[in-house]
Amino acid sequence: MALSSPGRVAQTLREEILNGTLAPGERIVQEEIALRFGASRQPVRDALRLLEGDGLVTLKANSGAWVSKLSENECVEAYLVRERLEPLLLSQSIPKLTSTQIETLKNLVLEIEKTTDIEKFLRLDREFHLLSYSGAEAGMLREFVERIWNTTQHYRRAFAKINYSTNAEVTHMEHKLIIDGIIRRDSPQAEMALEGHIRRTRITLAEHKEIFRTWVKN
Amino acid sequence: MALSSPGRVAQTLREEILNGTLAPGERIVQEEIALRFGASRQPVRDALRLLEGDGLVTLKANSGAWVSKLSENECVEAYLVRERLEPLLLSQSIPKLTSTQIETLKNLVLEIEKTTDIEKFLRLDREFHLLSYSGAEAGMLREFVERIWNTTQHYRRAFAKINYSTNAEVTHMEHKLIIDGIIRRDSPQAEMALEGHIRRTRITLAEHKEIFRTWVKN
DNA sequence: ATAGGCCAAAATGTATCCAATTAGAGATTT
DNA sequence: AAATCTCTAATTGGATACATTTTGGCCTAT
Repeated sequence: MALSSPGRVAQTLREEILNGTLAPGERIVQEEIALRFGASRQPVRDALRLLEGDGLVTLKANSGAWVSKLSENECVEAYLVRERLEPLLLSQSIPKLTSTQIETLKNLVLEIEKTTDIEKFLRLDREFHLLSYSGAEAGMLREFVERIWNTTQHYRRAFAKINYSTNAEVTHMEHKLIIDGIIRRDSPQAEMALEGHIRRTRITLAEHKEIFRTWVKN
Repeated sequence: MALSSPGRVAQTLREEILNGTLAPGERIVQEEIALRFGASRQPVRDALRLLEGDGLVTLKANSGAWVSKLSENECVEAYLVRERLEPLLLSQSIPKLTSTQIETLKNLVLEIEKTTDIEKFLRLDREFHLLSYSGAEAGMLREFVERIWNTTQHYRRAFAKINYSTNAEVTHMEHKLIIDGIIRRDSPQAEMALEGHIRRTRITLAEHKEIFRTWVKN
């Protein structure tokens, strides 16, 4: 089934926010978007509401729409929530992962290790984690987790740029622990490895407050 | 600041969904709502999108809006997520609760114990838990938790009607353990008591699958 | 120089109209 | 009798026009 018009607009904007074309804090003007897509402002408004639901856009009544921005505290909170939710989601996924999917996951870990390009790392890392959850039923839990990945994408990029060279090795090791648990369908191990992975990232992140200095007003 | 027009519509519908006037699976026709509020369909559409973001309403393109419905699995998932998130939220709240708020919480526990009316119980129970989180900063975590409370409200009501007479005593005891932890600002105890409270409810709920038999078509 | 208020331009919000899609009833066929 | 098809009424989606609100520049007064 083809996406509805607001759906298409939302999808494109979502990608632009995730890949950094649209930066956090940046204003989104309805008419500009409408013009770009050759549509009226109505479907654009609907699209913005969809993105608001994803947490990617913040709407203010009678005022406008902005790309969502996280403060340092909000970002730490996101990681605390990830620590609790993602192990749960992974444990629900593991029993239902196909051997093909596990094979792909193994390859992703290897590819992640090889790459030195940060954009590629971000893409592969995201794919690895989200694929590891794909055995779980679509539902609230997966929605929450995906939403967190989306809203923190920009900060993971900023963080990786600063941190990638020094902490890549630890990340690779953690990924190996996770994939090892998955291969043996040992949920408790995978959960623990994943929790540690997220936890360490949260703590390291807290040592780089400069990421949250912003120059976009408001 | 006064709520915007879609905000008012959404607020009223939200209340009607939460208090059971609008049942899960029930269809919502834009024009009917527009007539009721003396507005055009446009703000109603926006309101429905807002409620979709809350998880209270499910939209289907070119088709319409329905009050969201949970399957048994989705409801259990909601409780699993609550088990992970609410203790975290409570631990963030406890250090910043004022003594006035704690006093109110104590009274709520007593009132909950006294009441025999199920609607009143639901209202007070909700107030108790959400107030216990009010020390935590508004953010993603609180949003998630409130969203779960909203989407499961209807099932808590159905569950309470079946279960209240037999399990009320245990619930009261659990509330006392939680409030005791809060009073002494002993976060770990409060967290554990809360986790147990939610966990027991989830397990008891799973023994009453009849709640999820529905007669509202699709 | 700075703070505050005022006004104009720009952006968002709402209403109405028309187009496109869907759902449901009734008829037809197997 | 059950399933499928068709057609129509009802409902949602989108575009345009207009009303409302906000914002930011500019002027004035302290």
